[in-house]
Amino acid sequence: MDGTTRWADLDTGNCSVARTAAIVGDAWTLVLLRDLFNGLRRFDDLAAHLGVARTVLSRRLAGLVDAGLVEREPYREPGRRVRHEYRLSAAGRDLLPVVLALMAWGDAHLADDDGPPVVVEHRDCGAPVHVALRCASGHDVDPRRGTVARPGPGARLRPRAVDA
Amino acid sequence: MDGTTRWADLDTGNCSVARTAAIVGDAWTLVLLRDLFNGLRRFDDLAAHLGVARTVLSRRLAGLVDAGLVEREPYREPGRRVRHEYRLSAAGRDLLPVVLALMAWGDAHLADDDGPPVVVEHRDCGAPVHVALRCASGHDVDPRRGTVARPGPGARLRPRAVDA
DNA sequence: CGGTATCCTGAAAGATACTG
DNA sequence: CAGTATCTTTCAGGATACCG
Repeated sequence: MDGTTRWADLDTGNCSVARTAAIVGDAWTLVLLRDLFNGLRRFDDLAAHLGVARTVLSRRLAGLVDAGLVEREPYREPGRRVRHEYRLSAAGRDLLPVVLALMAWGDAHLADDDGPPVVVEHRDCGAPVHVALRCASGHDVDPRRGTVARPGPGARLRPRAVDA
Repeated sequence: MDGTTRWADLDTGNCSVARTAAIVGDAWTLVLLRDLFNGLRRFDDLAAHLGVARTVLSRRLAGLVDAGLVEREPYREPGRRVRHEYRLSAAGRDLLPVVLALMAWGDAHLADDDGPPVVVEHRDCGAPVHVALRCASGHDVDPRRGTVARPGPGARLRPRAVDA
């Protein structure tokens, strides 16, 4: 903020956080994404592992397919009829930082004494992976106080604020 | 995964994603966090900016206070009576990567033609900040395919799976 | 087995009205 | 102004039943 514009006057209609939250901002959806990242693909596996009602899972998956995050693909095991599996699309895989950031926060603030139930490792070297903030100049950014938010090129004033 | 344990057999009861999602996995809560990160602190400012019913805002704030993410602090403007403002606790501020990851995904996949409404900059150098994955050995990790998830020290088998 | 349509119920969103 | 109690209504979760 530069002092001439207040956040309170900015429109929320095109906020990327709000738009993304409208799609994945739901507890069931987030754990569903977690399971899809972990390689679960079959409807019944997902339903059993999540402990969610199948109707709910059906709706969530349909929503994610509609949003382009999940692809429903037919497959056929030898001698069996066609089934479908659900796998993340490229756009869906791009949500990995969201899921890892949630996991990291839970590990840091809510974990049991015996440690985190899941660790994510670098495929190449096996070291644990964490979420970091980086700037375009290559600096590491302190998440606690290294960031400043500013209105971007798509910023709009709130309708009410225009004639305020 | 090492082939001997399947994700489907792991318990979800202590999953950090699920625990975190249970607190913040809600569209209103996520945009509320966004506004708190952007420095909004007063109840009415938040209510007006979010466009949410005040009863709902009241409940969300109370929940976040209960969860330790938000602190409700009294303050007094000169000549006025005591009011309260709501600001993120240290734990709440630790959620910045979650919000930035959501924002980044929305910017990449849902933005309007005129660009993102908000940009986040490095306080020290002004360059735009992005969310990155890094491993403990210092490597950059490709979010698309550089990660492998494994059961961690706190992993538990699902009760049903034990005698399966 | 792999889902979806339907229904029921509880919870949560929001409007209204009230209090310090 | 800064909230909260209360009420109504909508909506999401889940059980059941049903189809491919």
